[in-house]
Amino acid sequence: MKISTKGRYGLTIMIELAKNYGEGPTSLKSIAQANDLSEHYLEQLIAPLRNAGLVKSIRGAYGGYILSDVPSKITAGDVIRVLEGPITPVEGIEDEEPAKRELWIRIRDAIKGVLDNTTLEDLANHRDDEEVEGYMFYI
Amino acid sequence: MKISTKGRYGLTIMIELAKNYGEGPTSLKSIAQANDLSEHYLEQLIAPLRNAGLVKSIRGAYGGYILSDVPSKITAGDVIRVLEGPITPVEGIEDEEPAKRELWIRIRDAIKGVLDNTTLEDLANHRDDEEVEGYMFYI
DNA sequence: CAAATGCCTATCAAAATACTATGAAATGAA
DNA sequence: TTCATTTCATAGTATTTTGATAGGCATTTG
Repeated sequence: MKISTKGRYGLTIMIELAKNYGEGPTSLKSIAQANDLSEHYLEQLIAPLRNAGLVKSIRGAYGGYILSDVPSKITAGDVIRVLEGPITPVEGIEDEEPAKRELWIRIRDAIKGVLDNTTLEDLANHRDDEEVEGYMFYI
Repeated sequence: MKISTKGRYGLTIMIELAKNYGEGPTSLKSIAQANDLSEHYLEQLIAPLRNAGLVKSIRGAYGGYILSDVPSKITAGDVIRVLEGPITPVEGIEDEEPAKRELWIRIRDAIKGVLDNTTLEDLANHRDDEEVEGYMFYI
């Protein structure tokens, strides 16, 4: 029931690229340093994002990565699906007994509703005073 | 981003107990056979459910397990929390940068909304013709 | 050419997952 | 009382996933 560091760090990368959108390429090194992450590990995460066409790379000195599209056109769901696989609380929903299948579908759709309606623009322009309240409790 | 067999089989057990509620104890053996699961494995899953007070056990021949409360008072969230831990898409939401923190909170609350509003009664009495439509697509 | 950067492959330790194995303890029925 | 049934407890284990680390080649800029 968890999103691993793949999805989390992948989102971190994409949010940084969104912040720098229109200002030329951003190197993984700078993202790794700014977020205290392993550059080598981020390389492994951005490879699938590049293969999926979400980012473009520019090789060589002063190279780096840029988003393939405007931040408002790329969603958190796009990123998570590439790095974590299909959004679903269980493998093979179809094989489940109907009562449970319906439960998994409801959960899946709830998660999809959030991820597919949150864009990189939303995340990059987040205003910290718009915080959700009471997030600490009733886990 | 997945619920493991712990949570899934745990729910299976609890739904079976809900179906038999009021009719004496149900053995794990019968649940394991009916669902083609390892009885030994189910034993390991029901131990935390017993410790959490969700089920009561009756030892010895013709023993088994019964729900500690009526099926309408136990939710899927109760079961999942015991077997999978707190409902949250990431560990340590508080430590995340605000934009991502808010995303995780929205996902968490969406999942909680489903799990805490689905009771064992709902699951045990599920009518298969009330199925959600279009669940196959747009994963 | 040198430095910076992306690209590629391999390796690996730790944790989680999904069981399996063994046997003791309790209980009801014969 | 004896036996089958069932829970209870602990340990072991194979496989996969996670979260990296290492080394080096390829490309581009200054």
